[in-house]
Amino acid sequence: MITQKMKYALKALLTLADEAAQPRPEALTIEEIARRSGTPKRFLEHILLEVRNAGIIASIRGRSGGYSLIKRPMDISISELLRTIDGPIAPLPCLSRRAYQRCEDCTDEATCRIRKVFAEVFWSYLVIIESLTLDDMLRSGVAADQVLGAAQ
Amino acid sequence: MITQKMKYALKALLTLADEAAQPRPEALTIEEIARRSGTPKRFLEHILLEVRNAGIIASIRGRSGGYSLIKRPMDISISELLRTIDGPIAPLPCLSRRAYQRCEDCTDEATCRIRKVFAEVFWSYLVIIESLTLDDMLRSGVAADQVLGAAQ
DNA sequence: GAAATCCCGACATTGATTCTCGACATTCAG
DNA sequence: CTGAATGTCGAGAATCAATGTCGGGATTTC
Repeated sequence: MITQKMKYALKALLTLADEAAQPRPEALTIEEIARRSGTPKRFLEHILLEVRNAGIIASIRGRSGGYSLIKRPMDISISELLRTIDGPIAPLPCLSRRAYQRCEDCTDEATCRIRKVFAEVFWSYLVIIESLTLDDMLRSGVAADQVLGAAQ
Repeated sequence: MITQKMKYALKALLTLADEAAQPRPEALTIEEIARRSGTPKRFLEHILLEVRNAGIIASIRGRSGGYSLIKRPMDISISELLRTIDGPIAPLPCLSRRAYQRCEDCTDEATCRIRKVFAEVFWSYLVIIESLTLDDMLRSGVAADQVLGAAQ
């Protein structure tokens, strides 16, 4: 299961991407993003901070500040966001490339049958999810004029 | 990440399957399974209970009791075990077929862009993991006489 | 200078994970 | 029949992760 935090991050990014697609896009305040995406404002602060540190959005401080995308949706990777918000994707710590950790009780990775079988599943899964971008989410929605009031 | 509990369950099943492959297989006590698989004994009790309730192993009570497989390894599904031990596999509650739950904040599932994109990933992932059985794990190990002391 | 905004660490609450423990039920050897 | 060896099972302890809230500081603009 992905966490609530990840859902909020995605909703916030969708909100920012929708705004960026407008004729006259503006930076959105946390207040506004929280309202449009249905996210608790004070929680959203922390989430947007992480997303910003990941280089996906930029923030402007001070009066008339706000947030805006600094990457094209097609360059925003869902799997990278997952790693940023929820941590490693791998089913076992010993299968993560960026957050590798030896399993404490493992005597020999090379012959571990659990590792071997999950490795195969994981590689196949990675291929699928690593190809996904925010743009795929934007395109997967119906056109705005067909939504007729749905929030997402 | 799969839980430690799931790893213990897999190790226990591998232990039982290895035993079942012997010329004169016997039911193994918790004590023995815990020793061979490196699992805390009192924790293993609860795990084996769940695995038994899932119909994968049988227990014999009383003196000279123990546990043994009651399915062929090729009929023991890894994904079913995952559901039994760790709960739903789906990335969102609204995508789980056996443990479906509506997302609290969702106004319309049909147009939810988060749901839609994760649904595609999930279906592909399911196809892979649902085909896996305990037998795949047994076969993925090197032959016993090549292991030379490795526990897994 | 005041107001609006983002920044950030501290902490509260709840639930999941990972066990341990004690007591009971069942079986079998003698 | 008794006792020892086993599985059964609910209660709960210890730790950690998830999901927020809060207070106050830093920055910018009017």
